[in-house]
Amino acid sequence: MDKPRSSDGPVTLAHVAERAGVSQMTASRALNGRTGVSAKTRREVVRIATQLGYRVNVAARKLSNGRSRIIAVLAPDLTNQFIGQLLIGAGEAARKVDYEMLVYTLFDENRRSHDDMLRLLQQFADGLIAILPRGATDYVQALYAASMPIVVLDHRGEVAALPTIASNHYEGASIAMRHLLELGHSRIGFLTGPDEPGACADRLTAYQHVLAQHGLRVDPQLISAGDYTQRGGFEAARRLLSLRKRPTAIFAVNDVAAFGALDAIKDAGLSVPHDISLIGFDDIPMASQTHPPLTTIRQPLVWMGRSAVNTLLAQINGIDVASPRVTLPTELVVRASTAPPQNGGRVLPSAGARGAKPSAQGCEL
Amino acid sequence: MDKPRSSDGPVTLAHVAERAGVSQMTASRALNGRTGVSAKTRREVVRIATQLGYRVNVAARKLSNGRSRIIAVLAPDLTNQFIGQLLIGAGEAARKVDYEMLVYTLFDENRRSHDDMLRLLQQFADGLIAILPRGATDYVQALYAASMPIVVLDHRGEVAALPTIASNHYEGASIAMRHLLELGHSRIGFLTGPDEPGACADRLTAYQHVLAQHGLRVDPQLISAGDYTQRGGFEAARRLLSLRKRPTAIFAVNDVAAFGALDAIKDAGLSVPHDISLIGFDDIPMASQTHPPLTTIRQPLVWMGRSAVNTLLAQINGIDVASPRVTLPTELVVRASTAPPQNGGRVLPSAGARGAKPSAQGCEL
DNA sequence: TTGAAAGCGCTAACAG
DNA sequence: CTGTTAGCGCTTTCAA
Repeated sequence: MDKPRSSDGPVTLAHVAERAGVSQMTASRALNGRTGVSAKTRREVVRIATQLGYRVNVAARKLSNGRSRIIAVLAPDLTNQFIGQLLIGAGEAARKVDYEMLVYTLFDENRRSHDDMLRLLQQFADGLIAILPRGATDYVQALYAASMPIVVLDHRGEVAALPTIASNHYEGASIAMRHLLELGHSRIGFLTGPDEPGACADRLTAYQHVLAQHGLRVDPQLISAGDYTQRGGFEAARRLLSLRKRPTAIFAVNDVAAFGALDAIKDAGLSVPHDISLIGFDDIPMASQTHPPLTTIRQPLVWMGRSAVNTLLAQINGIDVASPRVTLPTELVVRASTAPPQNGGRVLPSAGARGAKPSAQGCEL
Repeated sequence: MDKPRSSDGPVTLAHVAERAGVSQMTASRALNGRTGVSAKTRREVVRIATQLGYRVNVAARKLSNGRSRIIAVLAPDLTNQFIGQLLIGAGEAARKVDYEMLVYTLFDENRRSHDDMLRLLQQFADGLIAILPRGATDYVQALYAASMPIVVLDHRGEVAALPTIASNHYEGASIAMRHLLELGHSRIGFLTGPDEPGACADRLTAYQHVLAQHGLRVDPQLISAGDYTQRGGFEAARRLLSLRKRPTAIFAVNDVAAFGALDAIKDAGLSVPHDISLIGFDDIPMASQTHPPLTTIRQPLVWMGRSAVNTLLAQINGIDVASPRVTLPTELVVRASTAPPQNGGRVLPSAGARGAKPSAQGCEL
């Protein structure tokens, strides 16, 4: 009933040990689930610890042990839902095994040296999950040099030699294209992201391949350059809409660009999906909030976050990571922004959405 | 030229001291800018430390000293731009005084006790910035009970007795209303958030007051219930649009709801701002990305984050915080979603936007 | 101005 | 099964 810790600071292991009438070591062993303690002693120690509200001091343990049961996530940016979803998965997985997750944000402006930053993180975290920003080669260099367990969450391109979790952009984009083709579209526009190797390039390649595979011409006019932003998507879509023969469907490189496209299509007095079908990529939470809700390719972001933590923990615990690069599958999420084209168009054999689960739920959230 | 730390772990203070030919204490004093070291000795120690790439171990310092120069931010959610902006400001301010900022995310599901969590944070952070989630009274209780410096970033309601940074919702909403009135609107709809005391209620009150002050009737039909979400804003706006005499302007309780309203308006075949003016609240980054870009009330989110850190640092350094609650001003950001109503309407004396800076830039970003 | 000793809270390594 | 000793890297306190 009485508050355990009144005025004399946090309860330490010494307090617990004393109250339990055992040595600190025994108390430590008991509380950490180590062997070498009688069941009875262990029970008693745990009881006292609980009663006193004891909590191990992570700074002390890290200093003594090298372990804090904390993993750090290095995030380039905290203002987008994409990264938010990644963090949800990572946090969940960490908590499940009694680890804590802390997020450290990268800021561009007068940044301390990457190397310096990594050493700081190493001082209190047992391992690091790095969410890569676009094109940061020196940053990646620092990761290579760092002497702590690291897993890279790579939603853009490729990082060799470091354990990496990514999703299959080529496959995802292929699925999107097949979905549109099966609905009967043959004149499909593509809204690109920045022109650099990586996810965007993979998706564009898939767009071209699938078109070619179906004997359709790849019309350069139908590829409109954006930059992953809503405004970029808006402008790119507008260019597509002003074409003499405009597409009946648009595939946006990511959901945010698709939002811009949606704006542009509506502004042109057209309707989605009646006049134009629209499909995005990522399935961030907002994708289900637009009107009409966006059909999109889901990257398993939550799963990726979880997977990163599990791979990291394996590394921390000295288990050899079998595969240095885990590529997770994408999934078609059919909502209401895609439909057959107005004037029919040729229809492919199986008109159902391949492997589609028309649910708006998050990936095993 | 040669790498300073090759195989034998991080450089410690002992290494530096030895190389400099002084005691650890002298090295410590020199590096921490304490008095009691000759200028010459200090210079030498600093030189060696730099050369060796020494970096103080925060875990050790925290253990010894109680200080880590780390501040923790407790965030309810990392998937919204609102909180992202807050964090940008906080991170910037912390870095400026050589502190680091770490973010800890609150998850709803099977949460450890709040008390427990705060004690964890206290073990490595010197102070805490708590971004309040909606209606979490037990959480606030834990904050009261915590024995560490705390500042509350309260974007919703009121928390007495804890130093708090907030912005002025009533004032902001008043400015928004006056902007619409000055443009000539008199039939103005309001999209609410959840029905609870706090920010949303303040904004609604302002809506009603300003209307009354201008001799305009507050028509309950024009107040449409949403929930801060895009979908909620969509539905609420749709109800407004189906009114026999629909409003010429809509004031959404936040930007996200305004995005939904924009969807609804366009879907109804109407144009913003030609047929209907639309104004939001918050000025999250996406507000400038819609088409048309959203006129909105800017909460100084970055500034709020900065202010929270500074208040916290004052507390950490034992300086008495003068005011327990800092309320920061809001600002009208005129973009392209507001205009005079189509059929004129009565125009108020000064038709210019009050205190408006029609810039899309972030607040002193 | 400098240094030596002690200790922050914990655990590894070695006794008993 | 349990306890003792030593030490993680740093800073405080006290002495020179």
